[in-house]
Parts: sequence; C-alpha cells; structure tokens
Amino acid sequence: MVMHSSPFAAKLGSYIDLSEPELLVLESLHARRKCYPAGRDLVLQGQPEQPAYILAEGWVCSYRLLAGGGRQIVDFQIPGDFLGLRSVLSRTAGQSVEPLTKVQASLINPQDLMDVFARNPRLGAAVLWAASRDDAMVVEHLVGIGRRNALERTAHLLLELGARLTLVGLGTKAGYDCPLSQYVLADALGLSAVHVNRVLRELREEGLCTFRNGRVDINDFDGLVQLADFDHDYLDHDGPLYQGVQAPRFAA
Amino acid sequence: MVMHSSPFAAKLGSYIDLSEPELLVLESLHARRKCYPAGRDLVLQGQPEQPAYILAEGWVCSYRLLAGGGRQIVDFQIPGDFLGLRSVLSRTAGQSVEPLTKVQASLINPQDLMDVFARNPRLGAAVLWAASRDDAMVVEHLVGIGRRNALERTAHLLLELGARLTLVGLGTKAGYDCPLSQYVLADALGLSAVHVNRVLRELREEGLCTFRNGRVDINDFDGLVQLADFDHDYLDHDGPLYQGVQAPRFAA
DNA sequence: CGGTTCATTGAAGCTCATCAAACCCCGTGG
DNA sequence: CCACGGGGTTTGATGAGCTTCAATGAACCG
Repeated sequence: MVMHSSPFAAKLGSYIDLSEPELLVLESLHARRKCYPAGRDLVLQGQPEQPAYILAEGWVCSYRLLAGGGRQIVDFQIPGDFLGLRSVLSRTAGQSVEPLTKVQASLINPQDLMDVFARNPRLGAAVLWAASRDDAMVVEHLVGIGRRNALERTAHLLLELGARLTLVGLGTKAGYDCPLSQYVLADALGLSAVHVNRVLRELREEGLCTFRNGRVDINDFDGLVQLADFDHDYLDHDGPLYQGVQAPRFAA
Repeated sequence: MVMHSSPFAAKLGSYIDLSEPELLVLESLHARRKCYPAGRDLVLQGQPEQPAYILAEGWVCSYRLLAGGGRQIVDFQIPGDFLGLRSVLSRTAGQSVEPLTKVQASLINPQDLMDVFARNPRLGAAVLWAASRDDAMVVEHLVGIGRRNALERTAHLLLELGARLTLVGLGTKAGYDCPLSQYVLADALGLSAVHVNRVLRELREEGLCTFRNGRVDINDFDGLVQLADFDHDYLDHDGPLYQGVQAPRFAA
C-alpha cells in the first residue's frame, strides 16, 4: 500500500487504487484547511446552507436534539470522513455536527466537489461508496439500539470504531486512542452514562476490552466479535462501484 | 395538482411539477409490473446482484436479522417507494425486503434507470431527493428507538406512516388503512408484541388514536404530534435541490 | 486553590420483556 | 354444519435490565 498524506486519501485508497494524479486532486480539496475548537457546532440542525467538510484530524459526532432535552448521537466521524455531505444535497441539515476534540477540517465548496467528480469519475464513485458505507453504519446502529442489549451494543460500537480507525491507520486489532467520554458514549448508545460505566466495567472484568484514559485496549478480539455479533461485511464490501477494481480487504 | 396514475408519480409530483412527457417516462418504468405474494422475500440480505423495484401497491418492510434470532425492521415501504435502490449501488444488499401484503411492483433495470436520469435530470434530482428523505427517516427512526419511550415512539411511527400515505393519496390526517400486525410493529419499534398491545391500548384510552382491524383512526392529531415530538420537516422539505439545474450524475 | 468535568459506586424504582393463558376471527376440511 | 387449527389480540403476573438520584473521588485548569 502507498503511503498516504491524508486520512481521506488513505480511506479512498483502500477502496480503489489511487494514481499519482488522483492523489494530487485529493490533496487539492484540502486547500482551505482550518482548525476548530471542541464543542462549538460546525453544522446546525434545521439550518439551511450549511457547509461541508472533510475531516483531517480529531473526532466529531453528528447528533439530533429532542424536545425533551435529550440527544441522540447518530454517528461519529473520524479523520478521513466527510461532514455534512448530506446537508449539501438536501439544503437543510438534518443533524448538528459537533467536534468532540480540537479538530482540523477542510471546508469544501460543493461546486468544486462536483467538478472533481465530473473530471475524476473513479473518485466520485469511491466517495459515493464511502457515503453508502456511512448509511450502512447508521442502519447497523439502528439495529443495535433496537435489538441488542447494552453489553452487546457497546462492544459493537467499540469494534466498529476500531475497524474504521484501522482503515485510516489510526488503530489496530489490539486497540486505539479514543477521546470519547462516557457521557458521549451514552448519547450514542441510547443508555445512561451510569450504565455505560457499569457496562465498561463488565467488559473489562470479562477480559474482553479495557477502555480507560482515552485508550481502548482490545484484549480478546474474537470474544468481542462473538459477543457483539459483529459482521465486517457492512464496512468491508468488495469495491462495489467499478467493475474490475478489487478493493484490498480490511485486515480482520 | 394533476391527477397521477401511479403513486410513484404522485410522490415525485409533490416535489417538482411534472410535465406531460416526464409523466410518460415515469410510466415507462412500470413496464415490467408483477404481483408478489406476502411473506416471500424480494431481496435477500447479504446476497449480491439483488434486483430493484418500484412499489405500486401493497406494503413492504426492509429488515435485518440478528444472530440471536431477533429481527429489526429498518423501514416500511408503501406505494410509490423504491425497493432496494441502495443494493444496486453497493452490489450487496444490506437488508432483506419482505412483502407484508400481496404486492404489485415493477422490476427496474439499473441501466434503464441511469438512462432515464441522464435524459431527464429533473427526474434524477427528484429521485435522489426521495432517497435522501428515506435516509432521514432511518435517522429519525434511530433517534426514536434511542431516546423516545414506547408510547412516544409508537405515536411517532403512526404519524410518519400517515404523512407518507397522505403524500400518495392513501391517507388523511384523520386516518389510513394499515395492514401491520402488532408483531410487525414490535419488530420495527424495538419492543415486544405484548408491550405494543398495551401501548396501543393506552393511545386509544387517551383518545389519541385507534388502531384496530387494519385501520388507524387519528382522533387527536395535534395531541399525537405533541406527544411524539413529531417534526414534519424531515419529510417535508422545501422541495428538491437543483431546481432547473443539472442533476448530479451517477458514476456507473 | 476552588471550580468544573468525568469516573465510579450504591440504592431504589420504573419501563419493558418474558411467560402463560384465554379469546377472537376466519378459513378449512371432515 | 360444526370441529379444528392457526394467526392475531388481549390480559395478568413476575422479574430483568435499565434509569434516576445521590454521593464521592480523581484529574484538570484558570
């Protein structure tokens, strides 16, 4: 595998082989790269004309607020992921986007993006593919909250994050750095923070994985996979858009 | 509003004004219309090369099965909706699709669809818009299961179905015909069938709505909306994105 | 340093699942 | 025509899984 200068290129590069010119095009999208502090929303739910970004560094979540005051985190974004791609399409943002850490992101001009796709169909295809993977993750999240108990659900989330981070070189089967607080995990898992704490303790005591001090250590990968009924397939297709282009498989 | 011969045209017609030629093109997609019995899956989770359809009559659900034997219904499809559009893009179907009633659907050839979009960008944009609305519904579903209690969640689903049916002329604010069993509702809501029954009783006793004998009667629309924290916006945007502009092209 | 955020643990209670049983409607076949 | 059976609905009883409230400690930070 080629050494990639950005996580975005690393991610797309795992779906299709990227040529030198294509790599340059991807770099050019990062022209307007800026730094944003944690906690101040990048995109606001219900607002029109919201921007889109490519995330270069740091963690972000997209969430929806309820009238009752609760919030549900729909998805996390990690380096290499798009932010607010959907809100470009549908004009009004359905979710808010909040940086969970200090973040570096590149503001994307929708027209530039369209131009790049028009000139580089393979890149367009890869991005569409990535977007469709994101949708699959939302579905998997829905399934988890609807039909998995707290332990399975938490294990599943930790595995999914690990798989995604591994794809961009920020994690391995043995673990990864993870800046999420138990409150944030709770909002994603549909649980209370107190219960998340107990679940993490149980995962630790069972010797499956340890989440402490911003670090997830996976002690028993196979056991965790089995507990969570974790299925790689929804993250790890066979490069679906372009016939004849085989994507390298995610190291399981 | 024009009288539409198909629910599919009715749905798209509510986003953009359809010209006479465009209506004809839409009709042409229904060439291979066939009837399918309830209960036999149209699309199979995990299988490649699955077909896509436009649903003309009857109800369908898309669901995922878990190792433990449970199932989570991700979404319902009603007349005018696409089935399996995503599985055309990503080659492998992420969900199974099962008719809940006897169903009429038109098999869609992906290449025909691409041709139609290339020649009628406005139609392409409207379909993309509809697809993005479907995604928004999945997100709303996720939020409901994660953060709403059984009563709110059920009310929300009944309202959403009502809104969607109204769009294609199959319902009003006062109610609609609904062929779902309490078991099916349970699989969608992440509840047990027994509890769904109790929740429906409570909605009835509170004078909010009555679900009996395949019919949903909404007795207190505003009360139901308030209980469910129901927000039209995610179904009911300000029309499609690229009014009069080129539709983004699918790479394929 | 006092203030804030996060992690941790205990106790009490509510929401919902599970088990079990009865009932209804409806179609089918003796 | 009635017995039978099957799918769906309804209700009760019990308890698991989670939330909520409350309190404490650890880590960080202006």
